[in-house]
Amino acid sequence: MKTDIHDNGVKTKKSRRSTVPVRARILVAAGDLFHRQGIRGVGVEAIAEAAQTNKMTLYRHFDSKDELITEWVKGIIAHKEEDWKDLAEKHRGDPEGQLQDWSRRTAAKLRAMEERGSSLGNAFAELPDPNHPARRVMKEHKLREHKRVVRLCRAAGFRDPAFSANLFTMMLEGAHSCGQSVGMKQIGEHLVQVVDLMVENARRQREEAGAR
Amino acid sequence: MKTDIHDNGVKTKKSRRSTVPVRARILVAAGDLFHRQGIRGVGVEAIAEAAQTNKMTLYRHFDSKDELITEWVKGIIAHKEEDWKDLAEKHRGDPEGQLQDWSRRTAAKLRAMEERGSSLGNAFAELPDPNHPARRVMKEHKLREHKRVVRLCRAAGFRDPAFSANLFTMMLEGAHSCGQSVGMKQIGEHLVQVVDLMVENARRQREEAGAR
DNA sequence: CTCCCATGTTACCGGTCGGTAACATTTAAG
DNA sequence: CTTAAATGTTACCGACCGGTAACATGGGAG
Repeated sequence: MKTDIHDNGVKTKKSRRSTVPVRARILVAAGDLFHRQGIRGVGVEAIAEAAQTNKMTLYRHFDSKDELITEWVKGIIAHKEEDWKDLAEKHRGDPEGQLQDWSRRTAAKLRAMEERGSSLGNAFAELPDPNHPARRVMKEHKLREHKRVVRLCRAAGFRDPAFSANLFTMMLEGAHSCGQSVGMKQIGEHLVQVVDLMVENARRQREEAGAR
Repeated sequence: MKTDIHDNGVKTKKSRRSTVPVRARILVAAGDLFHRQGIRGVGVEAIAEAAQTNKMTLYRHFDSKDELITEWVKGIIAHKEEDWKDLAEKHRGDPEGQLQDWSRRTAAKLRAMEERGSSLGNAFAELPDPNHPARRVMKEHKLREHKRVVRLCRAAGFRDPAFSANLFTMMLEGAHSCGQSVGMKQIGEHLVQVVDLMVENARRQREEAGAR
């Protein structure tokens, strides 16, 4: 249960019109619109309105639209990395379980997500400039995440951790992409199946090697 | 050898400034800019300049920017589906070979593509409107392509064609996505490895079933 | 109550974008 | 050469966008 939004400023901060502070409202409104209409497809005014405020207030909290984008991206990333930590605590010392559970959580999200793919994936497409701060942050996160997966695959005793990790990451990324383009149901289920297969395979190989 | 561009109008058509007709020049210029800077990130004027012409001429060949986008997308799709046909002819009656060769061709393209993912994938992210003609065309194509893969998997005698096809498509899609986000080398190679593994696995199962 | 500070309001700016009108220029065909 | 069609040139339009200035409002803390 993560309630990092409300009561962040203990009680000295803003709480005028809504119970949730402006900055947070702007971020969720922006996120919603960015995700549904695309980053470049939504203007700051529309974001302010959706957040039940106005452009001026928005610009008092964010220097520019680019910074707003970046902060939004950072929020998503922070949330995801927190999920990874929760996962690590829940399945402490069980890398296979972590990989499997992550695939299941992803499948659950996929089921809820219609037509539009991953926010980060779309953001990559919409921010081609390699120097855009949001893109840098996203790239760093993707690298960290992939390293984490490699580590998990190694800890799980996979024969070729780099290969398995690439497969894992490729499938996760591909599942989101397919959700938007091909629009397949069952993706989530099949994703889970594959990861389970990978784990079973590794386990069987380990047992055979142990029995030999 | 596909030379559907030059000499299209036999000789009655345009060949004023360049040997390649204007419309085609506009399409390749647009494609290049769309791919590198994003569809929404490039204006029609820039496209016209890159095509060594001007905005007016562009609008004499395309009713709107949206139509230009759609025609560009159609071109990519036509090219891809032609590739599939070539593949089918080259490996007639050999569905496994088709799947494997396609993964190898994809790997080759991935090696050349840096930072920026698949044009169609990015277009999906940049055109969220489900009624946009380009998006409709893309979606139809993706569905056709996936059906084709299902057919190939069935013909290859895979135990669960729907599952294998989803896996195949997911990996292809994911490979492009990863190329942009994680930026992994080896993706192509690992993609090829997985597909080869799938084929080998199916073959072994078939032999075991035959020997039983 | 009073003062302060975050927010709301309005109007505005420069720039860019998609798209068009009107006219000049080139080019190939007859 | 004449002519007609395709292309080039310039200027322009309205709409929107990101961003800012100036001022009004309102509520909470002392």
